[in-house]
Amino acid sequence: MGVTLSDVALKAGVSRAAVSRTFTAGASVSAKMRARVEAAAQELGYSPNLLARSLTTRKTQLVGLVSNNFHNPVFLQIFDLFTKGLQERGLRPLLVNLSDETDPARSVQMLRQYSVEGVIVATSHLPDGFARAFRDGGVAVVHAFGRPTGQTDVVGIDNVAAGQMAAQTLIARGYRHLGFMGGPEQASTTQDRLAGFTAAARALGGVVSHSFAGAYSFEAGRVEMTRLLAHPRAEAYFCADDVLSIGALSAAQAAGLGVPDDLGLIGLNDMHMAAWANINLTTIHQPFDAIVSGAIDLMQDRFADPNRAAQTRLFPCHIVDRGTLRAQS
Amino acid sequence: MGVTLSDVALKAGVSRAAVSRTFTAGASVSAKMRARVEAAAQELGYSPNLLARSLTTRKTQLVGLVSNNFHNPVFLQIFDLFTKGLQERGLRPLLVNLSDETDPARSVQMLRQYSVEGVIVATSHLPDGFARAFRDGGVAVVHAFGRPTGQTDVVGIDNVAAGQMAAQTLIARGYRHLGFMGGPEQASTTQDRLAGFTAAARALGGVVSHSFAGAYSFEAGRVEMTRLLAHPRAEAYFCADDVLSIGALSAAQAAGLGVPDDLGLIGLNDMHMAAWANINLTTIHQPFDAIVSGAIDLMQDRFADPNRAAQTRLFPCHIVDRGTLRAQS
DNA sequence: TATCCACGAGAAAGCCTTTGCCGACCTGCG
DNA sequence: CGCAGGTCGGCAAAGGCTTTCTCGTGGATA
Repeated sequence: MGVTLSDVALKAGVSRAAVSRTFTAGASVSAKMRARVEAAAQELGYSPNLLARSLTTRKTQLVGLVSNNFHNPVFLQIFDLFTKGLQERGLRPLLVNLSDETDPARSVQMLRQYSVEGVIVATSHLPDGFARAFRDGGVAVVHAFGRPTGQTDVVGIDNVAAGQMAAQTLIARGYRHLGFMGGPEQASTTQDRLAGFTAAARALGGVVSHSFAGAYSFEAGRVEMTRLLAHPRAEAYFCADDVLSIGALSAAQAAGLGVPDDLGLIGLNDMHMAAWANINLTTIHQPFDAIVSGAIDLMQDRFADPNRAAQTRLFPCHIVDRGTLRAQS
Repeated sequence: MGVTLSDVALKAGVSRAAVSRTFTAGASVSAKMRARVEAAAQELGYSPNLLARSLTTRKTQLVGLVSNNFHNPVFLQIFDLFTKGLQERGLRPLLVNLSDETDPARSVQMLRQYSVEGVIVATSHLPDGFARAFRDGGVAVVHAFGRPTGQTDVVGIDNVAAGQMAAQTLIARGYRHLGFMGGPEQASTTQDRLAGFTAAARALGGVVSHSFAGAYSFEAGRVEMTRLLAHPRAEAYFCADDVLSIGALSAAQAAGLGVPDDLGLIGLNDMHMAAWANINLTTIHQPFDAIVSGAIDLMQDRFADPNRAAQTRLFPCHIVDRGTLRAQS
């Protein structure tokens, strides 16, 4: 802090332009000059001010990473992947927690004030007008884990297909009475997974019921499953999220039910925790690394061509067989 | 993007200074002028460029949030608290994932290039020279969850005391043969908790053994406890972290041991998950909200007075009694 | 009505960097 | 030895904003 380009120029006895050029990749500087400047810079402990640089280059390398899922452990994995992926490409994530924000427009405003080049929204639900506000501001937005709209770049999975996959799996394992436990009813992920699940189950001769937990959380899953168990229940449930499944699993165990013998459970995500020995959840794997790097790719594509049409990139899921569903019959 | 102060000034037919003043809190502008400028700004969709502003004000409101704990679920809680706390105070976190970074000096360099005003390091282990590099650059550094050194602002708990508390609790519950399961041996948290635990246990007539898991993770805890159970074992273990405890718990269950009857377990952190019904871990509560807001406070204090002496702020912990320790005897 | 004061507006310099343009120097060749 | 061509460094402007200084205006007071 404090040591500027001019200081280095002065010390090295050269012009400011010369110093600038030695610090910009691909500029033409003689080896002698470069050595001289670098020596001076070294001695002074200089490093260029990226914020000032951005003024003329119009490149900040800043990216907004926006989410409101700070309670579902899977998002720690997701943040890990995003931060690593962005760092590898020289981008810097400005983390925005939307949880308590009543007015998302304020976050949009703030991100624009910091001249972010792109924004990655990692939520199933994107607040209205969010994407448009950024597009109008010339900021690349990618919606990770969202529902395709054709208006915005979206990267994720086909949630309808995932629901179908769950239903097919349950039927194939010999379950007939199937239940779907969603997260919040408004969440597009819940809606789409339910739609796919119900359609496929019916098509295969299954009987389907469904209900919703209040949140994508352990407690919501536990409470909802406890409620369900008080009534005539399904033979197997598809919970729309792993953490929900773990709550449901806990409720089943508390009720003295054997899983998978008395009750089958299948989740979705395949978060690390699903593999924990005391959980051992059969679940649908969502390819997080592909989604994350796909999202970053799409964002960078848009840096290159701000006017290209919106793209949707969906990756295939697969079943990870563990201990909460009985074996193929 | 693209609409600048000058554009607004032109549109409103006033000087650029007038526009600037309208957007600077506490500047003197007549009501009439303000209205006129705001109308023009509104119409053009102008909002000030904070990066350009920072050039003259030397205030970026940018803060580095640095961590390498993207695998312990408790850190999602911590990130949640930090992002909210920073946002509330108008600060913006630049998230840095140190996990894969071979050379932390690069991160220091990068954060300085972005002119962050402060850095919060949320790790038990702060890479050498990290703090000094920032201090030399005039950047406020606070080490959250660290070990007090007197050189750097540190906020956290007294890990030695926490170890003592664990020992006292186990002895009070009638356990005599005690075990300590740490995380990585080099981690200061592990070292301090072990020291306090061992000293207090011996002082109270307990017999203590200890070992270390390779990481603060479920799997490391499970593996280590599995290993321990193959030998004559202690009656109760203090695991230096909740996620480690959960791994240990899983190993105990897998071995057919009843907890807390055959084996007592106490963790540390009191992360949300510890309260999950199927885990129900007795643990030492670490007051995260106090620590997080204390860290931000300390950082802001240092903004105000860069030369004040380093402070250490430690918060008290308490036991949260759940199901993995037998009741007071 | 004249004087003074305070407040607000404008002009210009400054923050740190990049970049287009031009001129100087050097190299190599005829 | 002279010239053409190329390389490289310096100058100055630009980029978006703030801030100080100065000056003018309006209102209040005597």
